[in-house]
Amino acid sequence: MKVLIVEDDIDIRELISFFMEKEGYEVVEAGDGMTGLKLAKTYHPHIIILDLMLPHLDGKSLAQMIKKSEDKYGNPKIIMLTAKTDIEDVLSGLEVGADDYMKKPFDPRELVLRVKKLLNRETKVNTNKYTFKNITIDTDKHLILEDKNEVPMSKKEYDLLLLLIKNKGLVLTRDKILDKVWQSNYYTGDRTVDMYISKIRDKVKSISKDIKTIKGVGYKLEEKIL
Amino acid sequence: MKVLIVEDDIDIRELISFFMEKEGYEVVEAGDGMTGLKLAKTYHPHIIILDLMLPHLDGKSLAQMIKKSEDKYGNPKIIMLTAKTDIEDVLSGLEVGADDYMKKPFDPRELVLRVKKLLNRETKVNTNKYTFKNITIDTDKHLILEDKNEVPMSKKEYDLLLLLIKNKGLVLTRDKILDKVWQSNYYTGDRTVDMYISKIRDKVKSISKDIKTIKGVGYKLEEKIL
DNA sequence: TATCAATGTCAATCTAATGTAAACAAACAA
DNA sequence: TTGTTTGTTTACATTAGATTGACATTGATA
Repeated sequence: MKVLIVEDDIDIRELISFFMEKEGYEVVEAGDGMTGLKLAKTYHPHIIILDLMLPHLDGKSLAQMIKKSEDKYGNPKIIMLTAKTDIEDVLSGLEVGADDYMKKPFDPRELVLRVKKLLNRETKVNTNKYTFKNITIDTDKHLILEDKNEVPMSKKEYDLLLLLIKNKGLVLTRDKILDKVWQSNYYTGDRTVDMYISKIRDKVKSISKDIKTIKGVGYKLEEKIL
Repeated sequence: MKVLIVEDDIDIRELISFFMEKEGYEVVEAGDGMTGLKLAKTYHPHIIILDLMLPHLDGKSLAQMIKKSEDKYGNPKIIMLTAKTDIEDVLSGLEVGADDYMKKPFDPRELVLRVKKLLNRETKVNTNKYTFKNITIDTDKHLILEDKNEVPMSKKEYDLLLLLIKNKGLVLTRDKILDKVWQSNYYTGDRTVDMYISKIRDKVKSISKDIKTIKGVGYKLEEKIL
């Protein structure tokens, strides 16, 4: 997602930029209205954070122009910033087509939330992922990926691999594995764990050699320190 | 358009009410959280103006409840009001699902504008459609379309399919499904969910193979990663 | 290198989770 | 009321996958 910041105060611009980039947005900045307009035309941002008072071309006119012929600018959302306490400015700003506005001084976290809301992205970034080398486990999707390919796994296989990756670098005794993947103190023949390790090595070839057997103890997923 | 005002300060309530009625909105008022909740259920307002600090049931919890089971309350938009200067409250309010908020003291004309903006956005853009492949669910019309053909569904079937599509790509455990589609902690035989999955697969043939069973875990609507 | 316990793995067996028809119950409409 | 739709449970079939025994292989140790 692309954000254009049009703001003449360089400190505020950088502050906003910092917070937006932290959220993973791609940021472009402009210090005055004319530059802002040009960038809006060429860059087609998803959202414009726009100061009301600007050199050369004020924010209100800019918003008006952009909202009037949206296609030219790729239909960006606009959040207006204003230092003015005068409510009339705010009102006319919203009427002109700004989608939201904030009064200075503002909390950048709040700005981030409002941006998210406008782009109607989920506020909670949910994808709990665990990785080891080229293997990724996405627990929300219940997917195991080797590079970009899904590796189908049964529940126990999945649980065991997840356990290994969550504890990469650490030795896991069979007892511990049984405790976590199977029910605690559930007894199953002592070849079961080995069996599953074998299956996993077979299915996820690229890390089969990283699953080390520690004879007499258990298994571990070896983290190579390069 | 119907507005519900939940605010314990009678002066503020009347102030808002006055401005809203002047704009032609139909207004209902509540002086505390519990009353607000009841009115939301029976009155199905288009928008709720909600004070954060309320007797009996605080605004944040109220917003959470309403946003969690939207159908019950007719999907109202929520504008939060807060006298608190504490930014954390505001942030968590927005995260909980409020669509906008305003700090007290506020200019009622600004509130009117924000209300208009929220309601316009809803009517203009069809945010109430969910799609997966050739399936579209229009929550406004309560319709499920397979290509251009309506697929008749019972309420539970509809809710379950909607849940799947809203969470396409993600695994849903039976527990989670029961929690969302049935009431939380309502107990029903543990084959009920399976039964409905079966019914949906039967009714909506074109995606029956996309509804994946994850043995020992739950179900998911598989997004193909091409 | 010979020994033997520990581990690897195949394949047969068994189990538990799921699919689904059909019975049953409850809600709803006529 | 009666008939119809929707929701829930039961029962049984089916199948994925969990388990286990048998045997092969490995590697540490004497």
